[in-house]
Amino acid sequence: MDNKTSKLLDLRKEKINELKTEGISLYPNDFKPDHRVHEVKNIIEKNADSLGENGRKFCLAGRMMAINKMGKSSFVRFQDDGEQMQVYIQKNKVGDDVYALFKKLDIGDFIGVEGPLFQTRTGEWTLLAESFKLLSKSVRPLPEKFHGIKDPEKRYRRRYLDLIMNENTRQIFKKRSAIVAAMRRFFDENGFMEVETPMMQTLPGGAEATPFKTWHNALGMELYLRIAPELYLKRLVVGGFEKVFEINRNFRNEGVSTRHNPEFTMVEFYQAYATYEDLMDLTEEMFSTIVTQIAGDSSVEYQGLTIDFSKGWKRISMIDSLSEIGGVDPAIVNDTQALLAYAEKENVQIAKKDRHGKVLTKLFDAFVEPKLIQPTFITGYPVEVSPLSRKSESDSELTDRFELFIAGREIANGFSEINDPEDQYNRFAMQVRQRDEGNDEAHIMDTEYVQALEYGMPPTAGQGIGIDRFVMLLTDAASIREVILFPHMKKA
RNA sequence: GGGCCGUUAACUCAGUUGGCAGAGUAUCUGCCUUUUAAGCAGAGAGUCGCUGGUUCGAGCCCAGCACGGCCCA
Repeated sequence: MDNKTSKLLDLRKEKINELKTEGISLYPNDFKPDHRVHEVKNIIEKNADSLGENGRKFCLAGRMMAINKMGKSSFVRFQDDGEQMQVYIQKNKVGDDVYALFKKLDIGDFIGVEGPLFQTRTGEWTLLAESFKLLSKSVRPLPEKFHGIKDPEKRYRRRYLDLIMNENTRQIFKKRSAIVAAMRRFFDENGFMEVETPMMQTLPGGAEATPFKTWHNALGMELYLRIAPELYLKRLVVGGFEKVFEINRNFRNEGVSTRHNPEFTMVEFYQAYATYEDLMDLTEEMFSTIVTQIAGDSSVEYQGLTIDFSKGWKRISMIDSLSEIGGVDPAIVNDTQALLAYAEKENVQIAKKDRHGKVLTKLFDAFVEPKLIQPTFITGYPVEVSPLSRKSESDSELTDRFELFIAGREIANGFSEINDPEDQYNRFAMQVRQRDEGNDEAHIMDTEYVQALEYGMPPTAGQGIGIDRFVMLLTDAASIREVILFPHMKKA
């Protein structure tokens, strides 16, 4: 459909050929605007005295978004960096030839104009064109000006049209950029160093997920797109970089949904001599700082919920949350058989091989997670679902780990790291057994990583935060696709 | 993987009981020198997602497929 020749396209191509025949340059590159539209608007707001038909002149450029032709004069609304402004073109001002050229142009074309500003009858500040130039010709017609482009499929596949037509889309991605910048600033101010670790790994580790496979021709070997940077970042801590962070893509070979894109952005960070409790404090500080910078307030509206990011978030253990929030009888949370019976009664799918900790986790996912609207740290994750987390001193079945939940979804995961190489080896071995039992997402044995730990890693805590989900919260986006410029789509 | 919904002009959308394919915007022609989704007069514009089937006749009914959206797993 996109490539079939429509009548509209044919007409445009005819007009383009006419312009070419007349010797008009369709794609010149010699025009330098001296202001952007938003700068002109600032001047209008602060310094309107200097403006007027005999006042300051401006040289501006942009894409024509609407044209009102009125015989010998015309109004053109053009757009530059998302800001719109109007220009008035009069035949007797720009000359017959230029006006004739203008009449052949289309909505969507880029133009350059120069002249003073004046106010129309309704008071709108408008540039009065003394010169007018085509800067770049569009061949395809833009979507209609009033309704814009709405079809989500078209918006994602041709995001550029979405960005041209929908100011809200522009704002989401400007905000995303500001959020990531604020996060970098926060880490920088707190003494963290940004690093980059391999996206292609020989062993995909650091998370429980199915990887994408790829192949290196020259080396003749399989590689995996990383599911997490974790094991490399901790090697850096072994190497003496004691506060590191990485903001980059992870790839997980799983379903696509409003909350999952196969490639997504995470920040992971590690701090030597810190515990998971220190990281909870740091996370509260970071989120409340960023949210205040971005939203101008410590709370935001998300899908009809008011989420308050100011510090002092609830911290509760998974076991306590099951009874206190999930409504599970506290008498049965330590009794695997009773939990299994409860799960069956409540239609929670439990696999035969699942042990106590896994059962707890599944019940938590079903009954507690959806209720965690305000930022909440859940602590005390079972050892068997936490192959990289340090065992708790008080209970060897639990780990010094937390997950952060906001608006009923997981946003972050952090823990005190295992730095005992023997413990880490045994945990990997436990994962390998799970894998043998059919859990394809269980962690694989990584002896090179264990070797790194054998050289000694300081006591360390680390954390990962899903950037896309965090951005969703701050942009009130219902789907992860609204915050990823080019979300994954099937081949059209 | 399952359920529901959608796919018609460049865009946004109508399309009745199965009976000639529609509107607004955009486009084209003419008029118009302060418009504001400008206005007036006229015109052109379609592989109704794809493939089959039912029928005298299918955008509409049936089956399969593709892509997308929402929900569930």
